[in-house]
Amino acid sequence: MKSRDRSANVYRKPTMSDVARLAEVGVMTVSRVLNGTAKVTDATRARVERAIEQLNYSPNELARVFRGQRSHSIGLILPYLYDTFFATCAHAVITVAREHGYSVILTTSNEDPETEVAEARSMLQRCVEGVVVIPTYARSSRLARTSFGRTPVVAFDRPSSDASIDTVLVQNTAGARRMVEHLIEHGHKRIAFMGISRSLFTINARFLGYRRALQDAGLDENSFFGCDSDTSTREALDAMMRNGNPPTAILTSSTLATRYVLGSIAHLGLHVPADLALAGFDDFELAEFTAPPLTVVRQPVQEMGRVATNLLFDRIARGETPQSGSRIVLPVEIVLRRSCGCKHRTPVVMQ
Amino acid sequence: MKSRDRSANVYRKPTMSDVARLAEVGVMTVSRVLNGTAKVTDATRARVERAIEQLNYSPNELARVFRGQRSHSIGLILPYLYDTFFATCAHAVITVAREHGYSVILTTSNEDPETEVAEARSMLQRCVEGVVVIPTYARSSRLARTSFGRTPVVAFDRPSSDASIDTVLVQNTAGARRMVEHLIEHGHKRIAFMGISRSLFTINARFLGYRRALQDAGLDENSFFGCDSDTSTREALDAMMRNGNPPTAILTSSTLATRYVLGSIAHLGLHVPADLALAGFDDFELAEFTAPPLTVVRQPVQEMGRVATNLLFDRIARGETPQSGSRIVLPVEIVLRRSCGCKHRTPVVMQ
DNA sequence: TCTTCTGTTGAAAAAGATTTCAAAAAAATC
DNA sequence: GATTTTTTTGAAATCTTTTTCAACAGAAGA
Repeated sequence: MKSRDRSANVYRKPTMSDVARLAEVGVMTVSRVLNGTAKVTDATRARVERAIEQLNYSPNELARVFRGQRSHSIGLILPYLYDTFFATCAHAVITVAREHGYSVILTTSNEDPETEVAEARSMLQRCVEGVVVIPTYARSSRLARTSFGRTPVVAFDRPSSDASIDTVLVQNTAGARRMVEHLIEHGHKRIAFMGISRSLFTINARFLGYRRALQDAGLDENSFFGCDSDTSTREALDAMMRNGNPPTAILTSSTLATRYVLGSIAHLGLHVPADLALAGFDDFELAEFTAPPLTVVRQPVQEMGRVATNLLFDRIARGETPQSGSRIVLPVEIVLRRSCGCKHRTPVVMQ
Repeated sequence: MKSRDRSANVYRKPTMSDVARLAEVGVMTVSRVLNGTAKVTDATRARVERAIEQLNYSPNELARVFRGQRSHSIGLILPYLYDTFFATCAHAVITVAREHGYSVILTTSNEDPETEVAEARSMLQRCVEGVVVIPTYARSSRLARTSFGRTPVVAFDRPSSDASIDTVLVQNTAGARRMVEHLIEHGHKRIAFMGISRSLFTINARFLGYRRALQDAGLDENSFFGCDSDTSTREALDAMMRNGNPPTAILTSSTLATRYVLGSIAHLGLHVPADLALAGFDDFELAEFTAPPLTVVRQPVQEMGRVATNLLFDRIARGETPQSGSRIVLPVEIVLRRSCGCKHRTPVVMQ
């Protein structure tokens, strides 16, 4: 019998019917008091509220959602979290979600397409109402609009391989191009590009902007220098500088590459910008305090997360899943400090 | 009628009974095929699997959990996420959770005790099996063991005001003390401490260590200098240095304080360590590339997150909620670079 | 052939909330 | 006071899955 099980000595969270029994009303009345969906006499309401208080009852959200309500949760899939860039994205997403009264289930794909798909699947099974995702390297990501059924998905920072997914990006190519043009204005003719790997969408896009700027200026087209660790960076830079015709400036592809290059430059004892000018893609808090302060292309990181999440909530609210994904591209800024050769005492922001 | 509703033109995720109907078996058989809980004939299994395939069915995890299974999810509450420290913690928690096959629901408290309690409540309503939390400033946090019922909770980085909650911390006081002792060994007699706010547990603990070291050395006891913004830091530092007897070294309380102080030092045109030696609490990736490289107390950030999460899973597995919380304190390291006056070319790690 | 046994299968109940619909109570009308 | 109308309340069905238990079929043994 129900009542027998209930009286057993195992701890069990109080349910709505426990409240109803104590308040000597039907469960429906309790539900009404909780949700305010219909009129309840003040006397009855008071009894119910007292019972809720007494039992320290709180509704089981799972049951509620399960009954067909909205789950008020969205999923967020990022490659990693220890990277400031991704963490800032996550912060933006969580903040917007909270503004809408939503929780966020957050997981990392570790850049593994298998994990990414598995996590997406797991989220759908948990009835998230939408998913925001930074896809793994675009080429390998297997996320497809179709596998999400009616659940909206928004990709950002990198596009998904499935073009029908809504996407929010920044001007990677244009930003890199603009930065290289600035280096050229400083008189540099041999400019190198150092990046983690061209297989990353953003890095490849920046590389293309870099190459475009060189071509437009009629300069030697340089190629991509990989730097995916302290060691490999040091070796690459060393080889580069021992070359008969070494570069006089470097554009790094991302914060991580910048860090590797800064380390290698310190190790080789080079002076910036006298020996080698430097510009990075992606600003970071301490860029002002490196030696010398670093010139960078600044991405609107928070903005990108916010825009992507708002787009998701827009889709959720409208309940529509458009046939072709929209693509939003956000502008970037150039922050001129001193590593490029500028003499500014304080940073100058362009555009 | 059921079947009428089902055939309506509204999209609905396929359910187990849809599969059962298509495969012409009972729902129970479908369940058995999915979970492998009992023998099913090869022929039947094949039919069911084909139906699952055809409908692209995947089980509703919520219903499953709701039926009384474990939710395989834990909650994580952090003050913020855009801080590298917290992001790294989150990464560690998510990684350990995944190792256990668990999802993480992540929210931020924004250092607001109200939000913290609300988010914790929301997580419990979503049936998380445990919660890992970095409480808001210990004094204001209203998290109590009792409000979690049987659900295990582990606090880390800062203790909860409720001592019965399991807690994982680092040696804040001992680390700061050790660092100040090192500065004293360099011959400094007037050492200042700059921090965001003493109301933060960690910062206060570090301040106490700092004070203790000064007392032990029989030096003037200095007091706390607040620096909670670029402006206030600049003013505080300016006043400090104009004083007749300015400090010759500063210990900063955290990465954020370090950043403010670095900015102010640059602004005032001071030379480190000649004019002013510097040491920080909490290491960060670019500490090696500031001018000069920064000496810091390094906390085992990932380790702390891992230990806390493992402790949580331990509690979950044992199903016990001990009367008194255990307290684990992890050791810190001193990383000597050059801002303290050391001449090392490469960092030296102590302890 | 009839019983017994094993191995598969399905029907019904359960989990905790909400929705629908009808009943009961109260208020309003004549 | 009887009837209608409105307000307040509760019982039963429902959401999707798993658990329990019973039924059924086929095989083995008598």
